[in-house]
Amino acid sequence: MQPTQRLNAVPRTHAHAGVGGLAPNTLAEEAGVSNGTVYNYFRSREEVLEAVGLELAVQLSEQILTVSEAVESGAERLSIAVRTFMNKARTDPDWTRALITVVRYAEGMRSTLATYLRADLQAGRRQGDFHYAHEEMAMSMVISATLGAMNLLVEEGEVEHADRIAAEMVLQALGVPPGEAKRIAGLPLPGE
Amino acid sequence: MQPTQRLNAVPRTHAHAGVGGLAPNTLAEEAGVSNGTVYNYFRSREEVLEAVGLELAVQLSEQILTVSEAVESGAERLSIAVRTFMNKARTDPDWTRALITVVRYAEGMRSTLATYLRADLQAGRRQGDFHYAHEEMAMSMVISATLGAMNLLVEEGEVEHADRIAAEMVLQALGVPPGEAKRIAGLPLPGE
Amino acid sequence: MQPTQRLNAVPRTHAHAGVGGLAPNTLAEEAGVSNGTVYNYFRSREEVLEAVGLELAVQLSEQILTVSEAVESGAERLSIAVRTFMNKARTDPDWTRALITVVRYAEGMRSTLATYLRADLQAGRRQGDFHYAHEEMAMSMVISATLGAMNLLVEEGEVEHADRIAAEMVLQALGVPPGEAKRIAGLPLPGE
Amino acid sequence: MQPTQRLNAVPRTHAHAGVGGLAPNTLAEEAGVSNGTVYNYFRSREEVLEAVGLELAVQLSEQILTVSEAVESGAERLSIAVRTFMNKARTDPDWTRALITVVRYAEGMRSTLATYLRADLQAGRRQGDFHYAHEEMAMSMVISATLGAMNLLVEEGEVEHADRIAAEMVLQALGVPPGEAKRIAGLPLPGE
DNA sequence: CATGAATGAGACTTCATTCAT
DNA sequence: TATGAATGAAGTCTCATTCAT
Repeated sequence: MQPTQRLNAVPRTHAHAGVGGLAPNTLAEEAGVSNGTVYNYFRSREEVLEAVGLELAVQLSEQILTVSEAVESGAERLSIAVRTFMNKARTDPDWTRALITVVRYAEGMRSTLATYLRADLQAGRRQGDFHYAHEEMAMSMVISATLGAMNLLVEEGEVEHADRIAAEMVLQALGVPPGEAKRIAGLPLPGE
Repeated sequence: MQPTQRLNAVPRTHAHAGVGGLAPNTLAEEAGVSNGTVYNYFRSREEVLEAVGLELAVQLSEQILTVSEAVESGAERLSIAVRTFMNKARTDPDWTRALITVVRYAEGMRSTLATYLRADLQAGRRQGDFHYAHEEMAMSMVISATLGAMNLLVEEGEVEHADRIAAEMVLQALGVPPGEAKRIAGLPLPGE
Repeated sequence: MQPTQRLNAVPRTHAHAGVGGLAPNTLAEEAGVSNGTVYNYFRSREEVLEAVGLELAVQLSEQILTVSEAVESGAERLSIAVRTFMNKARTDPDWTRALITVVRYAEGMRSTLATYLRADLQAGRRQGDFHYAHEEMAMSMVISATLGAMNLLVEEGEVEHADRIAAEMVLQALGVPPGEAKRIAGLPLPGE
Repeated sequence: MQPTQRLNAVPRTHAHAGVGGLAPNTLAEEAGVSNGTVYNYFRSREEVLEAVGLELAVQLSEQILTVSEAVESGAERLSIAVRTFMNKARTDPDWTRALITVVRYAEGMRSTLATYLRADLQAGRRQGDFHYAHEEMAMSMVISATLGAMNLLVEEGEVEHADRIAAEMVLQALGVPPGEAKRIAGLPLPGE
């Protein structure tokens, strides 16, 4: 087993799991190793979830960073991030279900996401686009709204332009005026 | 045991629950009945959660309806609802944790909430306050953003005027212009 | 399951087991109940062992107390106790193996045995029969020597008058002069 | 680690026959080799324990033999042995815990100890100091009483002159009259 | 109907042993 | 030969569910 590499494999079992989808046994099976092997790399279930969560977060974050590398505007960067997550939800429901499940348990994942997010929020505020009263509440709202929208997509099926709609609402929530929010959310994704 | 009535008792044990915190055993104890009795009324844990969820939703919804009875504006009604939930999170963290846990499993709960919510969203749109591109996405975003904010309050501690901040962001997300959103979110709660 | 009653059942599996013979699973099977049932009565493996140990100790202690009820002499009482344990080893090897295994883990068992024992040691000393320099060491020696002798009996097979031989050595170890030790160890067991 | 014999087909998984601190992994680490290497020399955990036990026995036996080389009296030799073991328990608790654990599993160890011991017992008997009715029982009692005393020392803490007290009791158990036992147990250890 | 002891599947974890390198 | 990652059986424990009373 090359742990980091193999654990990238998304826990597909979770697709139909309530509680057990993140059982070490299940995760081991996903990774194609036997149950005991997991404990050569992690000391407990919690550590495993943490690692899986981080991995999921890093995967997408890197993708987003690549895409928004040249973008200066915090609002645009945030829009790109939200839309990228939404598109991932459309194209990879299994990955998304794993993300949604794991995010509840993986503190490290949340802080990783928060780090990226905070930078964009602060940039957007400096640039006069965002006007929020409380940064933590703003971050919480961005994260939970996006995850909620991803969940909707995954559970209820396709919505046209779901990525733009979600980005627009998030931008508006942060104080971007409706017209401007629509414009930013409608920009072509770099590299598309 | 009169199931609906007795299950009003909030599952306090859930306070320290990871995955299984809403065990039938626990719920039975909360309700003051023995574990086996639960299965005279519900066929499975899932049904119990469903009932608990409904109960929680109805409890708060009734409270909100009472408060916003005389309010015509959909935007104001929604603001009242969001703020009432937020204030509940501040004053009853145990209840809130139960809500957050249960909402994941209780489909019926989500539809109950959605019914109330949809009415307000549609009213707000008719009245020219809300401008959303997709009703389901709008509902999902209101619910998940509010729950996310409640969770922040419960897990990370007090935030001043958390209720207004949350309501303001939700209103903005739905297309209410920033100034107007601030005004509505800042209205005194009826009955206060 | 009537726990106390059923757990009297000696873990026969232990016959060929290391630690595994005292696995809750095994003990449950011995008691004729399913594994989960054990945890309705005990909170952990340790508590189970403690209970089994106590049970074993109490079983034999009561028998010994009945036999030596009318005996005033501490030396005679101790002799009776040692011989009763030895005879138990001869007639019930399974019980004895369980005892020997459990005594290693069950603190409560050791203190129960120690309580009975200490009374006899102190009586014997008051009566001028025992002369030991350190009570804890004396108790340790009585217990370990007796268990060692029981183990010999169980693993290596019968020894004629093993009970008297063991009692004699123990009495001598405690300072009873050889002739007197032989006499006391040779007294007929009350009730025989 | 010295090669003994080659590996053959072996029955699998006695997992959790576990013995704290004497896991092959631990022993390998102690020996400064990797876990797999152990199995180039021993076929099973049991064989390893056997070897470790022998080693421990030989270590101390040689020390004792050196000390009591010039001593003719079996009783004195036995006293020296018991006291040397007791002093080892005081000065090296880790070694002692290992000994106590291993002695349960290592048949070869017990026979090695028994060989040395038997010689002293028989000498003491020939010399008119020991009077025991059954040699195996006598050996069992000497070994288990000494180990019990060592265990007491290790687990419950220091006892003054524990070595002499233990030796005295053991000698008395073997029929040495109290006064004489005290004298022998109190002799200065050769080389001290 | 209510009870609560019993059930047993399955979660988490350990560790003796194997085997490809 | 040495290595150490991988293995998987078995151990400890939880909890949703059943059932005799």
